Amino acid sequence: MKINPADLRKVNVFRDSTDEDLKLFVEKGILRSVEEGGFFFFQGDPATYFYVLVTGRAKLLQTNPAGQQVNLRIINEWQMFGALGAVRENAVYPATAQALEQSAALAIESNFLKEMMQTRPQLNLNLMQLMTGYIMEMQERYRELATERVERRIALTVLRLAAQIGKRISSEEMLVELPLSRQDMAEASGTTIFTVSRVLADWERRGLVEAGRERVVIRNPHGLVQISEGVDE
Amino acid sequence: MKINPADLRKVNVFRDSTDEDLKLFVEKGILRSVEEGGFFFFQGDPATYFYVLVTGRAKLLQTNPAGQQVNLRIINEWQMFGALGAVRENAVYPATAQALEQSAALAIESNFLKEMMQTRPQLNLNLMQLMTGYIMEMQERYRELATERVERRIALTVLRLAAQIGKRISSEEMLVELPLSRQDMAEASGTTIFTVSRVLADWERRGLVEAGRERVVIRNPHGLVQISEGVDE
DNA sequence: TCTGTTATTTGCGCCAGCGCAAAGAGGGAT
DNA sequence: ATCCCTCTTTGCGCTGGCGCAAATAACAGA
Repeated sequence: MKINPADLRKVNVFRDSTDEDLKLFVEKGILRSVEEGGFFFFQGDPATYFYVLVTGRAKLLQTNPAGQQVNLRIINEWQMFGALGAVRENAVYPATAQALEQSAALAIESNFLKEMMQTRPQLNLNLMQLMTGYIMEMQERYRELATERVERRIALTVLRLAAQIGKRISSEEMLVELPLSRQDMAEASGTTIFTVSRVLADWERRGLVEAGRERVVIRNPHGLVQISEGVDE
Repeated sequence: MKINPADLRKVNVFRDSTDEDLKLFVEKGILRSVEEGGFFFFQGDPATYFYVLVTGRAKLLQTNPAGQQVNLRIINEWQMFGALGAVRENAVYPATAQALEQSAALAIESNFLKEMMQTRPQLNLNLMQLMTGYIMEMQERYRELATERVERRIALTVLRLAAQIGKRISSEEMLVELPLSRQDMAEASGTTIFTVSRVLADWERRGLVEAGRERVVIRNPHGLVQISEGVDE
């Protein structure tokens, strides 16, 4: 498979890059294919490469000493991940990147990005915007986890995921599909698979969502927003 | 009060700046004094200025719609805070900055930093290192909150705070003092003041800490590390 | 030294959410 | 069609930690 340099411009960080620069990135890169469940890198590995997901979907997760997982982020096509190594010396990945489905990503040496940034302020700024976005999201999620009850947290998580990776099915209606297992959602909202299952079952009874195997369809986004804001108490 | 430009070099982001640049930052800045409990800025305010804490201590906190707070970070002297506005257009502060004691901070226009960064790659890199540090810390704390039980979380929080703001008392011994209230610690570890109080009382009985009013002295850091790693179960 | 204020402790009851276990359901492969 | 595997659901019991309330302690100011 060949990557068209112009496609790289879909990557937010590269949105202002010249065609020549994009070409350089593609030439420097190695395309890595990973089957469903496979890994791009593990938490603790030296962060020598950063990645751009070309096809498929992946997740960034962290594991605690006891082996429990939390999902930090879902990665979509043309999103950059594992870029910390371009900023810090001798960095290791702080999280593991696992493919949710058959995926391919362009792996580029972190040092190359670092060099490019030396002379391209806009590239710098774009990467920083990406990072500040992560900081704000993580702060928000941290606050939610610390202060909100599960149902509301799950609602917030589902809405956030819908915005990030939801696929709009049926062009007229507001149906958004999330191709995630209960397990994934539990790990993303800081609860257990059982609780997610119970909450979704309840929402389904109330007509807010359609819950299927490794899949949730949001029928009534506004209702979820209300739950997430605690309207009903 | 006058700020010596060379002092600004204690700010990590400015560690490689020239004397001339530091002078510019000081000249552009306005010194703001805030009494204990006062605010430098509020969550939601336009992020027009970034700050460098010159004296005192402050905390960054977020409030949820119901008014519950979480502490995101404690700010020490010569630390930068509120710098998101230098990166994003029309940014608002994602958190509130409140003085923990009588404090003073240099306020500098975000746009000025942004301009400076255009032509100073090293400044860029330093700011990015700061940001990646926050990302990693928040991811870690998020994971802890999602997967660890309270006692361990409190231990992790106390150890983290000790590393960030602890004052070493008595040069020979390993005593570290944390000038924080139970409330502050509860908000930093995602629990309640009651639970923090009970856990500290228990630790005190076991000789690990000395718990005083708005103050904790760590007598046995290694013991806390053991608790944080779950050795005793 | 006394008084008011604020921080902390502790007893007590309660319940949200965890987690096991077992049953059920969906999908893919043959 | 059938089997198998994995994901999901649901009943059930339990408990960690919350949160009120009241007592106590520490400090600040007069």
